[in-house]
Amino acid sequence: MFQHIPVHTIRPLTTAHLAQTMTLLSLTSNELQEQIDAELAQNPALEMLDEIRCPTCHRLIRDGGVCPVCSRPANVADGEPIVFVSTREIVSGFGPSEAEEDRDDAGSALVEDLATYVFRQITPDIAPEDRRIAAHLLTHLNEDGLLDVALMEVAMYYHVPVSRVEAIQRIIQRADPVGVGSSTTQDALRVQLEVLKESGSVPEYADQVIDAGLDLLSRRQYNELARRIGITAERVRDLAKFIGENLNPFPGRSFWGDVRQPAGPQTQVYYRPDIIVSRLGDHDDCQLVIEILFPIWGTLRVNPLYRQAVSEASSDQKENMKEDMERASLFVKCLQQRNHTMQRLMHKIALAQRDFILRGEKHLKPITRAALSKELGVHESTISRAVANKAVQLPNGRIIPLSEFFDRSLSARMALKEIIDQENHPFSDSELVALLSEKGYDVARRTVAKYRAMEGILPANLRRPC
DNA sequence: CTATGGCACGGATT
DNA sequence: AATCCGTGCCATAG
Repeated sequence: MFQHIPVHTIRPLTTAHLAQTMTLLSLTSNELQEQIDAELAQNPALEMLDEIRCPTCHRLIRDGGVCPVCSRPANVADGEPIVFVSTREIVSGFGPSEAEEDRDDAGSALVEDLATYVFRQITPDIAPEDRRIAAHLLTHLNEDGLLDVALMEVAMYYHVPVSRVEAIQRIIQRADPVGVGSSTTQDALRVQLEVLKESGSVPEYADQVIDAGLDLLSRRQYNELARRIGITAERVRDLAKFIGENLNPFPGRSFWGDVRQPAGPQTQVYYRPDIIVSRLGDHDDCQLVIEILFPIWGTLRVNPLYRQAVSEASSDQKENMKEDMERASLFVKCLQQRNHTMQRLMHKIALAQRDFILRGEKHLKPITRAALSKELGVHESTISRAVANKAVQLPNGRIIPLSEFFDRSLSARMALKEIIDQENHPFSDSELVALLSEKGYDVARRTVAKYRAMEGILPANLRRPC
């Protein structure tokens, strides 16, 4: 029932404490920021100091960002990763007010989540009173970059005519990943086509192909498609190639120009990372540095003035104020607890998946959350919550979901990909089974088919003759 | 007849 | 308790 928690971090071990730590643990840094803002707004006992202290060692940090001590500790054994909580902000919030450009000091690409990225582009084109609606739409993008709510619903929510929401959607759709915020993949493609038309020529009938049936297109039933539109199958084949090369049904995924239609899950670039992994030095045996991003610029604490005020307050007010103080200090402790757990978790992950982090997907070791929870002495659900919905930035700049560290089949899939990339003659699925088992991966024929689908690799008969 | 994709079941994982 | 994943069986396309 109760979980094992290191004693030094917390003293009063209440169920409220546990519950809140759990919730905080499952939040991404984005959400955490909101949560903290909300708590600050409603609890007068909580205050935020401008000075920044390292959340790990409590030393003062001069110009913000990374703690010089924790990020470069003197005596860490070789191979041990350095894990610490960082307060450096990656992206400023979502407000219509600012348009500031942060350059990352390391010079690596600025990363922000898709919604923010788009919002920044469209702000000038949208009337201030409509920005709320735009922001609302953008927060309901799914991971493919498509809209998850019905326009009608949004219109009703803000008491505005649907046409106005539609107009906003049109502006969003034309922003950088062209087609974002479309309601369907078909819509997304249509918009992309329109935009292409403005800057160059597109083949005739392309719109018809999209209108007539995407499902036919993705199943490659060109003959049927040709019959419906009334052109030759040959034309359809050309059009399909054009569409595959120039359009992207999932604007949120950044793999442009890849012919394979069902894009693999590996490339979602527009994510704001919750954790950043980098390497210290270039040697093979260099240390890994892991920053757990903490979205607060400042130090959170219980306001000492408030504490003093409590003792001087009249007895009927005292009750409420005391409660506020309890809440505030609980909140701070829970945040510490959360960060502490994240640190321990990332430490273990970094140890186990070092090869994966440095050398790529082939070296992912199949570890389970259950095993890790045992090692850390916490409940399985704790790990699950901590891992869910979080993104990690790897030393090579790629951003992946934290759950990818627990992907059981990734290395097998990479092996499969490798075989197929090097093949001279298309292997059938059953042949692939044999080849994979030589490499130590024992999977069923049916499973190979599934892996292929996941990676967006076509079946053998359609592979080579392209 | 062979190769593949769909559906559904069972066991593992969360 | 809910979900995910590998797998077997069967229908279908070539």
